[in-house]
Amino acid sequence: MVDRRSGVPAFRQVASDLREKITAGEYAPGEQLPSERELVDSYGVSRPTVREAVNMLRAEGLVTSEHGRGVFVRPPASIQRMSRARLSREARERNRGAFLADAAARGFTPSTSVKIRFEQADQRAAAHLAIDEGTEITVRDRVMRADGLVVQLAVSRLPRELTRGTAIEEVDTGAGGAYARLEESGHRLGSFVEHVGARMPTPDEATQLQLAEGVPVITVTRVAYTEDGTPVEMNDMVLAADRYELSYEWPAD
Amino acid sequence: MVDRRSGVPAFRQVASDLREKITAGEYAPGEQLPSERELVDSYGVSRPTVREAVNMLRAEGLVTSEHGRGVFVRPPASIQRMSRARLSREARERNRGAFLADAAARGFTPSTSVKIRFEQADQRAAAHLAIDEGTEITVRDRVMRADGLVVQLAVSRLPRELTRGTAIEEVDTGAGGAYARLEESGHRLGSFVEHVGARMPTPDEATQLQLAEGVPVITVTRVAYTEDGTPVEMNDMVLAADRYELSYEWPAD
DNA sequence: GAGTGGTCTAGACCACCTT
DNA sequence: AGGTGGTCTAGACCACTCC
Repeated sequence: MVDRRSGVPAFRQVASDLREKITAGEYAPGEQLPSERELVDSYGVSRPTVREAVNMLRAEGLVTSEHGRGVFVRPPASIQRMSRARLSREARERNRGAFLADAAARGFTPSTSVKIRFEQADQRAAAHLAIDEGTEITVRDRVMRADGLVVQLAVSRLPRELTRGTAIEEVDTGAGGAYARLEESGHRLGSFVEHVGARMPTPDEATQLQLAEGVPVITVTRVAYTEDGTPVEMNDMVLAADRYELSYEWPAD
Repeated sequence: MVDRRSGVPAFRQVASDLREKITAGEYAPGEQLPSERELVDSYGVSRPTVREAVNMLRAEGLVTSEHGRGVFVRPPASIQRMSRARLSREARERNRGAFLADAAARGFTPSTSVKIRFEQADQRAAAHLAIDEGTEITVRDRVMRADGLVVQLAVSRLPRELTRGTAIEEVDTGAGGAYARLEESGHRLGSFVEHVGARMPTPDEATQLQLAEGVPVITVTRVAYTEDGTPVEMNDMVLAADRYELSYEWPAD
């Protein structure tokens, strides 16, 4: 029952109460909550009020609702770690690319689909690649799957000048991936920079990544530089935050 | 006006339409949307339906609503970049700690409040610090502000054994921060590892960080190791995802 | 005081899942 | 068939902001 005189909105009281019961383990992961109609009775509020409370918990990522079945406490997803070691030259020598290397190491059946197109660099691409706006660039738009499930979206951009005549403009970039092709054509890589952020997904991303409500995405923009400091590739990645964790390691000095 | 025969729920049609107008710039950042009652008329739906549409956009972080004023397109927040260089030994020599160094470099007036307590290591802390569960640890619970606004929460844990008799058990750890004190007592740091993830904030975090709805938090767990590979500190940080971006750089080999 | 968003009700009907 | 969540209505009153 909610306290009508407290000044706290009824749906917040219901949400808080359910949240406490979930975090206390009273409703265990995977377990079903009482039905909305039952909650209506037990808290003495209308159904829209109960639904607003449940909506809050869904937006927080605490529960998921399944049409015709019920509302369930969301069990924590198993988290994949991605470490920077996946980009070592050594790893490239044995594999097709970073993602396939990663998946193979974990027993997934990986698959990717790639669309290649050519564009003029927009302001952001121009800034990261240190080229003029409007310069022709090669864009590789990839969807990566593990056991059929989409796990990562990635858009890679390179100055067209560097990719002409290489397998980077093909669907299959060959052993070692695009980075190996760049090095073969004389652009030996010197360093990587990754910019990591997070935000809520667009509806489109939510569909593609099959995200539950209340699950943000991690965005990673990686820029690859040659040994002389010239940027040669930028790669925008989008990952489901409930399935990925990124790890970085560096010496203290 | 919504299409009743399309099978697409009315509130989704309204949300999609508004979303398009926002991303197309028809409603510019900071600009006010039509009032809910106006939207009721223009789309021919009831007010709860309009509100559900607006709720969607709010959960996506596209708009904020202000009681008594209106609904506004959320302007992008200015993003602070945090790079791993902030942890260099050289930077420590000139400053009190990583956060103060960061803020000072940017013209903020930084302030922190610290609560120190002693606990027994839980399973997670024990795993990261390579100690037995139940071992006594020192916990430094910090709230960091820039110009009075909370921007970061951080909980640092170290084996008590390493902090006894040092300024790490004081509110003010002194010049160079806790890492400098560790090095002074003979625990020269060898490397750092950061694990980066994202999730929706707890209501508590949302309040403390003054997060708008639809803004996730970035979580960073940093573990500091000595030169012989012994973990000496773990630091759990929580940052507002609309205000921070993390940068990591490493050589190609 | 007029306009705004915030909360809440008491229903109704639909779509989906299970038995 | 019966239970579940999903959608929607037509109101009502409140709290806040601005003029």
